[in-house]
Amino acid sequence: MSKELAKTYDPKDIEDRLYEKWMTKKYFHAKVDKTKKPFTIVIPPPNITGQLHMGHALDNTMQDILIRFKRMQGYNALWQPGTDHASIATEVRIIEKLKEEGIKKEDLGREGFLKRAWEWKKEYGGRIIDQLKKMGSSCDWDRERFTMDEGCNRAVTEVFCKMHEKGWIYKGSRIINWCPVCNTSISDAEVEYEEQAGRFWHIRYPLVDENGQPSKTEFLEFATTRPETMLGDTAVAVNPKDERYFYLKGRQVWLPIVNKAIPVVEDEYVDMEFGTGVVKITPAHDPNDFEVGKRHNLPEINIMNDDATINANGGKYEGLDRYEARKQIVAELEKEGLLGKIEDYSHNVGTHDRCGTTIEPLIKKQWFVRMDELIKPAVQAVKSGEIRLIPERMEKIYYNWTDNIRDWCISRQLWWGHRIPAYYCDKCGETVVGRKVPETCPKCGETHFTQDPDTLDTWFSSALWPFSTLGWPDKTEELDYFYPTDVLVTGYDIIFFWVIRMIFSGYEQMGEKPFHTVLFHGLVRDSQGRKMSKSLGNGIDPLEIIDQYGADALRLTLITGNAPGNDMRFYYERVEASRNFANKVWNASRFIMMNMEQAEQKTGTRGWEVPYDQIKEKLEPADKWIVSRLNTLIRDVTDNMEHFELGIAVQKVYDFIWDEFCDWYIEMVKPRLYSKEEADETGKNSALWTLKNVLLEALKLLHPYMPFITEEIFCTMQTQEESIMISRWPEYAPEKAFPQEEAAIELMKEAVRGIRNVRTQMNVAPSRKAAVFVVSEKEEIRRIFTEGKLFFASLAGASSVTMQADREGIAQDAVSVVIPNAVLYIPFEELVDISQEIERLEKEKARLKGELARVNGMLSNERFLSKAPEAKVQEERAKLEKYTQMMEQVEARLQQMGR
RNA sequence: GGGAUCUUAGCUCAGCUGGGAGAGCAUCUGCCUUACAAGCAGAGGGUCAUAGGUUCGAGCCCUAUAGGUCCCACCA
Repeated sequence: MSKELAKTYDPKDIEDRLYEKWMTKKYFHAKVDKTKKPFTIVIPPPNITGQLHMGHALDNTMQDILIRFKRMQGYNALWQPGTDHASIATEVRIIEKLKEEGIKKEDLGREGFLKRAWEWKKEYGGRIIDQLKKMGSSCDWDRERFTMDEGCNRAVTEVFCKMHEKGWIYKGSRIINWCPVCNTSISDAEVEYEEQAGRFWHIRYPLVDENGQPSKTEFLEFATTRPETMLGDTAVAVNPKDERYFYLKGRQVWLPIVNKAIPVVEDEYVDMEFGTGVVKITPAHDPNDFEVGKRHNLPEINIMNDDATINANGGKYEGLDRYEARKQIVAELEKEGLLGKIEDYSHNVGTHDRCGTTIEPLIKKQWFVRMDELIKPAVQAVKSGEIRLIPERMEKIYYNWTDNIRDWCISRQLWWGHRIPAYYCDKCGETVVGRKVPETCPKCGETHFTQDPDTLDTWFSSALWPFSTLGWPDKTEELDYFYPTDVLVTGYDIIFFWVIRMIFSGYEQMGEKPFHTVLFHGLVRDSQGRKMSKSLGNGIDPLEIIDQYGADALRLTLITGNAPGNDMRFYYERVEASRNFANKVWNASRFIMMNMEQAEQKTGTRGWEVPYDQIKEKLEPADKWIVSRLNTLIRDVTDNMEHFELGIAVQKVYDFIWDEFCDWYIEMVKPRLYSKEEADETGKNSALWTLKNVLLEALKLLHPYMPFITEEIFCTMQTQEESIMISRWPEYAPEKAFPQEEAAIELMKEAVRGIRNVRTQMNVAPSRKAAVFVVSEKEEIRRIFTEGKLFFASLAGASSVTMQADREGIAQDAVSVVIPNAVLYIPFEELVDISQEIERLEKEKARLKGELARVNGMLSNERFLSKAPEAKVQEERAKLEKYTQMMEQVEARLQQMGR
């Protein structure tokens, strides 16, 4: 490692090298160690089809920050990584690829297809992992898992069998959401409703007359958005309270095209206010109609094939696509004179969240998980606070789902995934669910079975992730030690898919919560606030950003200026600002190291390399000030991080390093470092000690956010410790608090700012130095300025600094700056515009008057004095004193100038 | 229809349990001051959406209104 640091920070030089080092040293690896407290995060497993996007980048940055923070705090920190097989997403991708080769998945057969899928996994499954490493993620890669590895498979089978034995998993014929393109059932959570422009067709069914024939005169009109489903109508319904239709009681209507009579039923479900108050009932193709059908024992006639073409029940329309059938049926109805008006109608249509295809509700035999009992502990956990959601408002979204939960359809007509452990007797068809292929049929003794062809919803295995990755169903020591995990970090968009399911699975299988805190983040949007998407082409590739600005800059950008759970916009300007900060840190470090080197060359020793208690007495007020400020920072930042306020925490570190450390402290110390006098050795050493140690401590606070640059500097600047990532997190130390020095330096900063301000206003060239007189009756104030004279002169552009008790001997037209308990005078040689000076002081007077009015207002308010906390009252009293004193000084000065 | 959330400087957003309005970028002025021009010093800019209320005190709490975003449900 070279001591010579480049003038600008180049992340490319160091990131890969450091990551390599961390891996080699096994810093990420967490072993079971009962002497240490564990801190565990399981990664939301990225899809094996995935490419790192900004969402991953944000999610993993947050996790890495927490893990690195806790690791430094001395916890045994485990970040459990892995990937998800992502059943449907992956299968779709593979089918697409096969299509390019002109192959259909059926051509390959199940075995052949799965072979391809595993090849795919091998090829692409590692890509996302490499990309996560680029981010600096400190996952325990030795423990990497996959939702379809041997252990996870066993966990899935075990859970399925256990819950089946309990009666909580069942196979049933129910109306489900069917995707005709993906050719599979999907769960309610996977349906996305989309507002679509459609039509509202008014249709008339003839009533059936006393001869059982369609009436020529009596009709019943209703409207529908899906006319083709009439082929499967088994009733029409009216509201039992609807007086208009009392006469229909017991009658039938004639279903055209199909040509048969169907009953009129009465059901509360029908809204009298809407349309004509008549609804056609198609139990096999609409969830609500399905319920109505069940209540009235209506037949369910399925009119559709799995690819959404009309089946044999559709008579002459058999084989037509649903939309083509719609067109022709409407035409036929019109010909028959049964079609009324057609309205434009905008309504919500259920689509498949993966492919956008309009969902077709169908009755199918599928596997379901009964939710009523399972969900109870999951609700209770959040209600009782055993699991905390951050931000809190996510709880409402959570309850909204749990309160309206329906059974979970878990079977998918896909090949890539966990095959359902249900076996059907080849002879009698008996269903046997078990961990292995059954040997004999319990019913008929047959020995040949066929396994259910379906696979499980991909979320079934992810629901088990917090414990399956730790070895469950085996009783491993990892499981015993690391479970329950601590924090889950994820986007609010998968609360229903994943978070809730992990929670109820944890309680059901482990008897305990999977984690105590869920930290949500929002979406990363583009600079115009749009969702980043492939179709819009507005996605920003995190890897490109890393390449251009470095991983640290990307991480800092993603974590700042954003509250938990809120969406954020991504701007290049913001990454630049982060990169600039990295550069700032880099250069400050470079400055310190250069000075250490020079000092060592000159004296042949490193006099600043001593423990705190040996240098404490020699520290100057400025040193104590920054040490004290750092001490406060440590307390605040730690506190913010404990409360998951990651953005606020790093903002404070940023401000400290840039404003206080670089812009003030380093500048204060320069005169001491540049001093040629041999006698100033002590001052130099205390400065170097402070520079080095304050920086190193600040770097530690920064490390979780910007791991690479902090490690590089840390290792270059000192040799006692081999890595910042395993160094101790700083702690607040009472012996490093210096309230008096803090106050003194703050006063001097105020003086410096005042002088700079005046100089700018008067257009004094920065190169031009001027004498400064500090006039204060208070000995204490004069002492402060005397002690800080060297740096004060430098910062205020003073050629000399003179302290005195009164303004004896100071030119009448000297420019003045009023600070608490002191007035600074700068006599310029040329004539000063006295009216301008008076104007400036009048302005200051007006400001002080305002402040005094406010403070006096508060302090003369009886109710404020009696009700406000004592500390607040004291604070205001102190302000009153300060402003009164300053006011006196301003007025005195004005008087001197003849006002 | 139910709910959540937002409305703060020209732009994007912070503002933690109520106690004198902040940051980054942009703008203006002056500086190549031997760590950094990806920088330094200074400046301008906000009736914190509107109207009420609670409080000694409201950007923050309550109510209503307007506009935006999102989630859930879904009347065929």
